[in-house]
Amino acid sequence: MARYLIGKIVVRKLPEGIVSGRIVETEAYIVGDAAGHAYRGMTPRNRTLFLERGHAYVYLAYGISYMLNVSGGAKGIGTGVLIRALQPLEGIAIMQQNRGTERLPDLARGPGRLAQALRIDRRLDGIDLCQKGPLWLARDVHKPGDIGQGLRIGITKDADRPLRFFLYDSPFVSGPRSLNSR
DNA sequence: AGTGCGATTGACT
DNA sequence: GTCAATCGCACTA
Repeated sequence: MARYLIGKIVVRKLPEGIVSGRIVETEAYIVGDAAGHAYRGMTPRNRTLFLERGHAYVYLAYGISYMLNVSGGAKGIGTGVLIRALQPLEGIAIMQQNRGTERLPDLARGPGRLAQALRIDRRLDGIDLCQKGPLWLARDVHKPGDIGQGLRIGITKDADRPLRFFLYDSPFVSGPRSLNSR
C-alpha cells in the first residue's frame, strides 16, 4: 500500500481554497513492527490506526510536528502508511502562507512540513480519506515514474527494514534518493 | 502522580 | 555536521 500510494494525490479543502499535492514519499509501518505505534496494542492516541484501511491517523511528533498516516489494514489491525512528502500542485500560494516560505521544495518535503502546508492537525484524526471532505485521496491522470525503496528515516527500532518508498526522480523527496536498503 | 521520550524541524558551527 | 525546542502520551509505581 505504501508503494501504491506513491503518485496519488492528497487533497485538502480549506476556507481559502483547495490545496493538493502528489505523494512522492511514503513509509510502511507493518504488523509486528517494533517501530510502529500499534506495536503495543491500541491506545487513545493510536486508535484510528486500527480503523478500516483508508482512514487518517494524525499524531503530534516531538511536540512540534503533525504526521499524516493512512490506516492500512482491515478493521482492528493496527498498520498504516506515513505520508512523508508531496510535490505541490494546487493552492501553492496557500501552502506558502501556511509554511512561511516561498521555496517550492520546502513546502511539503518532510512529514511535519507537509502537515503544516496542508494545515493538518489532530482534528482530522480518524476521517475517511476515501470520501471527499476536509481531506481526501485522489488518483492522478499521470502514472508515477520509477519508485525507489530504502530504509525508513528517524526510527531506532526495526530500523533495517526497507519500508520507505519514493519517486526516484522527484526533487520533492525528504530523504536520500538512493537504493539504501542494506 | 511522576518520568522519559520520540515516524521532526530549523537554527547554527 | 550538531543541537535544542516542545508536549502529548505511554509507561511505571
